[in-house]
Amino acid sequence: MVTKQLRGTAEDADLSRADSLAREIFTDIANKWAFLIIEALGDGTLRFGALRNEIQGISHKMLTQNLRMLERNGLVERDVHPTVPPRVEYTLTEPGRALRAAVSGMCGWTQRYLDHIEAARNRFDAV
Amino acid sequence: MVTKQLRGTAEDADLSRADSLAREIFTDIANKWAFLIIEALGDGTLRFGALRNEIQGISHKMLTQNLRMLERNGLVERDVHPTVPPRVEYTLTEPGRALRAAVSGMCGWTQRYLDHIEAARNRFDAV
DNA sequence: CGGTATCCCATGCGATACTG
DNA sequence: CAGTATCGCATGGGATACCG
Repeated sequence: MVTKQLRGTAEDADLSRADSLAREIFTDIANKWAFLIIEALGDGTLRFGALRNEIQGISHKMLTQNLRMLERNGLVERDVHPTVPPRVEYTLTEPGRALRAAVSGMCGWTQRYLDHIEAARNRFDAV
Repeated sequence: MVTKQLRGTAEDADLSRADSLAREIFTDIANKWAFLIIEALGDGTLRFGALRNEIQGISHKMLTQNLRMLERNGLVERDVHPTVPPRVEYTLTEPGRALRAAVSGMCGWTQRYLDHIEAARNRFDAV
């Protein structure tokens, strides 16, 4: 369970080590930009600039920041070709591709329920 | 595609209406607390306080805020029993349960790759 | 019990500018 | 081309207190 701690003793109110790590990973990865990057990379390899074009609206800063984070967690591989100008390519690793299944699920879900959600919003906001 | 806009004309640099709505939904839902709430609700029904207990570390404020957001998007149903003290129950709707599949996938993924990720982090941070 | 409001610090994120 | 650094506003999010 990610939602609650595994209590050891009654006074152990903290998360277990595994759970606190899981929570950290969730905090890192459960964010809009990370998902969009994973979805954009897909099975292929993209350069920094290509990613920036692919993901409409992402800023230079957010892209580097999230790529660094994904690299740190071992979800993307970063290949630097030491040429001038530099050429840096990003690819999903095996864990990254595994997560991509869930991310694609979310994307598909969004498409499927788009109208449904819009209707729910209108109903809610009407009050 | 959620990652890029569907260009109509050359000068249409904005997202299409459907894509901008999809992006909005992503922004709402791709967040740690929303996922933890969805996972905690599961197939059942939980009261506000029970949810708070289930999701270790969530504050009163974040719980209400995210529940309101999920209700607005039609992912959770909110049943108010007008008694004293009040009794408010939350349940996933059909779209909510559909999204839960992807969320559970993410949770499973986290468990499966926990060690792998920790190792990747240590390697990255060692530099 | 559950919701709302307020205060205040931490973080997200865009804009801009500089480097190799 | 890609990365880093800095600034500054906007939002996230905890703590506390008060209302039905």
